[in-house]
Amino acid sequence: MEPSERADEAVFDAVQEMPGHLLRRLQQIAVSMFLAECRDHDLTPLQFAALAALRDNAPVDQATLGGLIALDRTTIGVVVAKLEERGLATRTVLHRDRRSKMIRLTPRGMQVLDAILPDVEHVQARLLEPLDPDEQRHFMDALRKVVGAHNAVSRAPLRS
Amino acid sequence: MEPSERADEAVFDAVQEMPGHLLRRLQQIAVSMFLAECRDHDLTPLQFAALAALRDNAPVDQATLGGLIALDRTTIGVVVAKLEERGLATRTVLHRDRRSKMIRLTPRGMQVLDAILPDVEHVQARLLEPLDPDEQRHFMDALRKVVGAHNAVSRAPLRS
DNA sequence: GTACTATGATCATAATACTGAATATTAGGG
DNA sequence: CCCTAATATTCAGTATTATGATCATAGTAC
Repeated sequence: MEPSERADEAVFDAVQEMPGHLLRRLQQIAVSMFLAECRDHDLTPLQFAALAALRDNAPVDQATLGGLIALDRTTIGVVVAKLEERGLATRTVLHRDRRSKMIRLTPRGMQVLDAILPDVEHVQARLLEPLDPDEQRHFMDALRKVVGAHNAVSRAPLRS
Repeated sequence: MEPSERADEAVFDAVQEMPGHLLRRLQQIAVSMFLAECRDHDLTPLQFAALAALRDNAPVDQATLGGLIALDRTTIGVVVAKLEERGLATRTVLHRDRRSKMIRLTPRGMQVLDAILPDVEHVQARLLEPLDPDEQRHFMDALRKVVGAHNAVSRAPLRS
């Protein structure tokens, strides 16, 4: 049977079941839930991740910071520019290497991070709530395994 | 212990383990693998999904098509415009309701869809390859369960 | 010291994803 | 028939995510 002669709905049904498609939808949902829950703090998921990475690793240059949360050079540049604009981080050029800009959290950045953390943890828990504890563990294990195995394939691999 | 007094690395380590963060990275990886594998066909994941949905449901108006693959009105508009520009789909205004534009696949759109399908199926299989068959089943079950439970939360819920 | 290479950041461009506002059209109530 | 509500699309604006190109700077080879 040729692909074009399949029964009605067969192709579309297959797409609905594809991991890539479900993954996109869940990512869509996760971002939506994050933004709703953290509305008061006015931080996007990426801005939050960057703040958290900065808290434990500052000072770092942009490229390294991007590697810590798996963002390519351009994207991390946009995120950090936004953080700087809002007074949550600073960028300072190094004397010894004037190509690099070292990123640091401001006191205000620390405050915002501390304030948003409980809400972030809450929304993460809510995301997996439809699964029972056992399923949650297996799901997270699988997620870690697949991400770890394919890390190098990503355009912006995690670098630790 | 106050949040700001946690041990070094604790916040950042927690972020790395959050489902939202891992989900974003896996989505990143899935798109990257899709584009690499399907490079010859020059289709993005969304363009492919729209073609597949059209194949089994055309003619449909834009809003309905968006509902079929969980895209909001604006995004589906951009995707369909791109498909039309490339001669893979047509938009025609209905006589009876001139607000709606009915979308249809062109013969060329059918061809491209048939040509890309084996590659898409291959890349989906490769994505889950790090998991053994049992783990793959459980992962997909969990994915379906979580997406299904949160569908209404999404800004662009699936409408069947 | 000059040339080559590597690195860090930025710019232009594009696709994905959403909100809120505007526009056009249809349908229903009076 | 007119006003209003609902619907379909588009537009403007923002954020996420990437590529390729460019620019400045640094390090190395000769």
